[in-house]
Amino acid sequence: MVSPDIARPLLEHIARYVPLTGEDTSRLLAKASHRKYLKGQYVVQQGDVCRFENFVLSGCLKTFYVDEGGQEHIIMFAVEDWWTGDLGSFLNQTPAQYNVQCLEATSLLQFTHDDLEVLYREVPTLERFFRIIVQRAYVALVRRLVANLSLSARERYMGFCEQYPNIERRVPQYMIASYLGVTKEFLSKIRSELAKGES
Amino acid sequence: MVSPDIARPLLEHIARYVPLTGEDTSRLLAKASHRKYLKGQYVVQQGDVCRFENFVLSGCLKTFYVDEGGQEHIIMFAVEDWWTGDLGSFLNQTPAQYNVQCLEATSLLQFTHDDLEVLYREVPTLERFFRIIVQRAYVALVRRLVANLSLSARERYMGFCEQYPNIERRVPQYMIASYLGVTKEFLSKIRSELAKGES
DNA sequence: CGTCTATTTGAATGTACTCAAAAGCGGTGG
DNA sequence: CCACCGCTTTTGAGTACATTCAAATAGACG
Repeated sequence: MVSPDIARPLLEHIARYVPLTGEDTSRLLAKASHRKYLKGQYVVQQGDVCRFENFVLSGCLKTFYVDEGGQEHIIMFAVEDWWTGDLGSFLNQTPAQYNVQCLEATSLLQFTHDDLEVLYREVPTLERFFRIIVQRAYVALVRRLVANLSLSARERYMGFCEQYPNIERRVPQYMIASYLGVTKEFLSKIRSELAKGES
Repeated sequence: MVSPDIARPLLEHIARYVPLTGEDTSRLLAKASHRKYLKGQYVVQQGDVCRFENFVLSGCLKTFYVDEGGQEHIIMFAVEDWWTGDLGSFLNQTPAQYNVQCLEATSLLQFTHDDLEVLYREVPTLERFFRIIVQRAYVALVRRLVANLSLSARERYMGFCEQYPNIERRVPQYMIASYLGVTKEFLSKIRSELAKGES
């Protein structure tokens, strides 16, 4: 149970896609819980079950995968108004493949799997909302996949800076490199070349 | 309007995720239309609006993007029991970024955007179904993205063969190369090395 | 059998990676 | 205020994975 005041960003976010009645809203807030994390804390750990669907009120997180060689691959960042978690783990309540960690002090609204199922029954509009959200996320992910297949590292970096100028300033460069799928050294070289070319 | 007989694969597919009443089923079939395509025909063309969500009854299709250099990048294949189209274009009814083309004679069930919206209102269970389907597609896509970020071309190819043995046999090798994000020449070399190693 | 398309092979090239070391930067304590 | 520490970024040399281009070979279909 969370107050409408605290949950305002979530309510505004939802309102951009579907209309919620007052009744719907109170059912939603009844199932939400609010939790704060410190910088560095894990919201999901590889191997654990992802217990929550998380809406970001404030802060910044990364979702990443650690491969056999111990190398970290950043799958996505999440900032204000984004949802995060390990969706595969959450849906099937199976061990997570990915980690979600806070890059800043972070404030989340959390929904458990069971509560969300109940909400879907009580408030079909919310099921509609999540259908729309996931569809949009899917479309964005395809676009990213295509970028990885058809663009050079340099072009991908330029695209990233245009698309997420806010994230670019909040996150260390070596993480952006990991997100783009290149080494930190190589991204550094790309940047120095771009700087030269622009001057 | 399509007969339950023809739509049986779709009905069985849906039944794996949600229960549909007889009433629901007839509303669904009332909005479906059945269309056959020849090998080589386009279901969606880059620049056109994607008018349908397509369920594959039989056949095989590829979704691909043509970049500025004229190079083709295969985003996905679709075979029996898969959905295909350009989702971004379909949702917003905006020009498609991608092409969908038949690699074999193909039989589809099609739903227009407007009809699907009506269906969502009439049959909330179908909205639920599509939420689940898209979530699963999203999870699969993340897995593919991680594979592209963390595996070598060789490992990606081996993974592909395990995961889609059926597709591997139906599709020319140079398209698989494009799907994996490597050149056809390099995939050929990978294959010859694998053949050597196994003998 | 001939033609068209798909696959293989090889040499030269390039993009991005590894490893190692140096330089920059922010905070903390003396 | 400066010195030091840890963490991030930069730079460079050598290397590897994958590409390009060109040509040869293999398969499919009429």
